[in-house]
Amino acid sequence: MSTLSERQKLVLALVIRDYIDTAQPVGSNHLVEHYNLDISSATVRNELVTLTEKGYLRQPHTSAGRVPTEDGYRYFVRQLMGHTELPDNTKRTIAHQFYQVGHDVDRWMRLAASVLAHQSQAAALVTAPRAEQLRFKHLELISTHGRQVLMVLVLGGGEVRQQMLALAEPVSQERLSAAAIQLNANFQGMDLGSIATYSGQMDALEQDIIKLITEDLHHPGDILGGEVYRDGISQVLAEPEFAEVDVARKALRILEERSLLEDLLSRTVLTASVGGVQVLIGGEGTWEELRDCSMVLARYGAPGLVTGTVGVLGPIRMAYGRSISTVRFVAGLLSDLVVDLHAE
Amino acid sequence: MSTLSERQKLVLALVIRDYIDTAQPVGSNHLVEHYNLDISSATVRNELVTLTEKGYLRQPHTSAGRVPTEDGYRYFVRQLMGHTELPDNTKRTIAHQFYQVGHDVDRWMRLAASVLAHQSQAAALVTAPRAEQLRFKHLELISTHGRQVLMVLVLGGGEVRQQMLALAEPVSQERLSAAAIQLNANFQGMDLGSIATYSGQMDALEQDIIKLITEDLHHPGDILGGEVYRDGISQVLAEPEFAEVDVARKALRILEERSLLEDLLSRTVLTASVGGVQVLIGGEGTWEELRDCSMVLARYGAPGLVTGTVGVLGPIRMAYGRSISTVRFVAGLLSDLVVDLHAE
DNA sequence: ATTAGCACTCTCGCATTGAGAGTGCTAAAA
DNA sequence: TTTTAGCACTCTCAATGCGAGAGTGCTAAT
Repeated sequence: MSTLSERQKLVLALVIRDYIDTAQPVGSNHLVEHYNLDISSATVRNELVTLTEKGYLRQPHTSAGRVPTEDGYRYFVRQLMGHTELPDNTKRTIAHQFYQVGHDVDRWMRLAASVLAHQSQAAALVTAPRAEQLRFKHLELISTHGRQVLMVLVLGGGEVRQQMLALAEPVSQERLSAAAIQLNANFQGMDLGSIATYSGQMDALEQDIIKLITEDLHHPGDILGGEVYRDGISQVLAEPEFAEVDVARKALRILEERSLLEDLLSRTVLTASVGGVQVLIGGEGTWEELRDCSMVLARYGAPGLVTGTVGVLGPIRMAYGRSISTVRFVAGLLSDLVVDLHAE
Repeated sequence: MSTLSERQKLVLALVIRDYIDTAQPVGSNHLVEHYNLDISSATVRNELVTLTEKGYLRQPHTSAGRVPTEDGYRYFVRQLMGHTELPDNTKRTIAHQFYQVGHDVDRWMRLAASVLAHQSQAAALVTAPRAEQLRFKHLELISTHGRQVLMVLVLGGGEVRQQMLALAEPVSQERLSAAAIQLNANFQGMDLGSIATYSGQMDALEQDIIKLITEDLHHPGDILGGEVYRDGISQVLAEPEFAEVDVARKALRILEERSLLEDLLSRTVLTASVGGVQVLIGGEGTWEELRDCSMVLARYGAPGLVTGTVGVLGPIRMAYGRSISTVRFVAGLLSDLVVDLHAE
C-alpha cells in the first residue's frame, strides 16, 4: 500500500526537487530529458499515475505536469531527503561571525535571524533565550526620586530584569542598600520559585521586594522570552506563492502576532527535544493561519536550564534541505553560546 | 499661479477625501451627486481641468476620474486638512492603557506600536527611547566564572546596559565589589563622555572597566536605541496598492532593514523639533525605497535628555488626518511617560 | 513490463468586440 | 463673464472566441 518501489521513490524525489527549484509543474518528458533517465516518458507517466493515486502528487489541471501534495513533501522530508549538512566552510564562516560579536545576546539573536534568513532563503524567527530555572544571583536597589525605587535583578546566565517599585513611603539609599545586602546573602543561588516560600525573618521593605520578585518577574508560562527577532520577511515575499496578497498576509500574521506565535510554539517545539528539528508542512491540519506555509523549528539551549526557539517560515514549496540544515546548525551554535554563558 | 479659489479648494479636498476612502478615481458626476454641490458637473469639470493643470490632480487614463498627485496630497495636508485631533474618549482610553502597564518600557513600546497601527490603519514603527545624555548612575560588577565578569551599568532614566568582560586574570568578588564602590563614588551622576577624560588615581582593574564603559557602551551616533518595535504590517498589506508584491516588498524593506531605517530617521525626524509631526509623501524625491509609500513621523521625549521616534507607514493614499493626529498624540503620551521616568 | 503512437483535454496568450464611464469641447443660457 | 446642457470622443474593462502548445491517459505492439 504505502511502500514505493525504488524507481517510484526516484521519480518522486526528482519531481519534488525540480518543483522546489522552478515552481513549475513537472511533466514526464521534462523528467527524462533533464535527468538522463533510461526509461521512456510513458513509463514515467505510469509511475506518476501511481504516485498520484497514492496521494503524493497531484495535477493542477487535466493537462499540466505534477505538483507535490503536502503528503508528498512529508514523505520526501522523512524518507527521501537524507541527512543534509551545511558545507564546512559555510559553518566556519557563520561561527566566526558569532564569536566576533562577543557576549552580546541581543546581537547574537539579530545575527542568528540574519543568518537563517540568508541561508534558508525564507523568513527567520528567533526568540531570546529564556531561563527555565531562574536562579537568583544579585539584587540591586537604587533610589530614583521620592518613593520610586529601581530594582535590578541579575539572574543566572547574566539575564537582567529591571522593574520600578513604588514604596509606601520614601526610603534612604542607605536603607535600600542594606536591604539588598541582606537579600543577596539570603537568596544567593536560589531558585526564584523557592524564594516565595522563604520563611525567615524579614521586615516590611524586604517583604515588598520579595513579593515583587516572585510575582512580577516569574512567569513560567511565558514562552517568548522578551523579544522576538525576525528577518528576511521582505525577501520571502518574492516567492511566487506570495504573489497573492491574502496568502502573504496570513503568513505575516503568524510572524507578527505574539499570541499566534505563542500558541504555535507552545504546542510544537516545546514538546520536542533539544537538537530535534521539527517540520510543519502546510498547517498539518491544525494551524489555519499557516495553511499555505511551512515552518522548520528547533529549540536551542539546555533543557531545564535555558532555552529558546529558532525557525524559518516559507511557502510549502520550501527548500527543506537547506532550511533544516541551517536551522539545525544555528540552533546548535546558539546552544553552545548560551549554555556557555550560563555555566559558572 | 498657485493660489486656488475657494471653490477649487473645496473640489480638491472632496476629490482627495473621496479617493482616500474608496481608492477609486473620482469623476465630476460622482462629486455633484454625493456631496450636494449646487453647481453642475460641467462646472466641476472645468475646475478639475485647472486643478490638473496646476499639478494637484491627474488622470490614470483619458477617461477615468481624477486621482491626487503627490503635490495634491502635500497641498491637502498643509492647506486644506486643518488641525485634527483624536476624540477625547479615544485619548482617554489609550492613556488609560499606558498607565495600566506600569513602568515597563518594553511594554510601553509594544503598546504604542499597537495603538498606532490600529488607530491609523497603517504599519506602525516605534524606536525605544534613547538617552542622549548618558548619566552614570550605578555600576555593579559580578564575577561569573574564571576571568569572566558581568558588568551591569544603570544609567539615568533607569536604562540598564550589561556587558561581559574578560579580565587578564581572575579577580575575587570582594575585589570587584570594592572597585565598583570606588567607581560609583567617583562617577555618580557624571556624563559618560566626561568619564573618559577622568584623570584621577586608578589601578589597572578600574581603568579596564572605564575603558569598557566609554568604548563599548557609548555610541552617540547610534540612533535606533536598541530595539525597533513594529506592528500592523500584515494589516497594511490589505491596502489595494500593496496587491502588487513588488510595492509591498519595497515598503517592508524600509521597516525591516535597520540600515535603511537609520538613514531615513537620521535625515528626517532628527532634524525636526519634538512635538512636530513630519509627513513624507511618496519618497519626496529622495527616498527610492518609499516611492510608493508615505510616512508620518515624530520624535518623542525631551531633546538633549532622552528621545525616540514613533511613526506609521502606509500607501500614499493614506488617511493623513487619522495618522497625523494619532502619531502626535502617541508621541506626546510617550514624551510624558519617558520624561517622567527620567526626572529625579 | 515497457514503449511508441495518438487522440483528448485543458490552459494560456492574443485579438476582437461591446458596454460603460468620464472626459473635453462647443454653443447656448444666465 | 460664468455656468450649463448636449454630445462626440477616448479609453478601460469584461467577455468571447480561437489557435497553439503542453501533457496526459489509453491502447496496442514489442
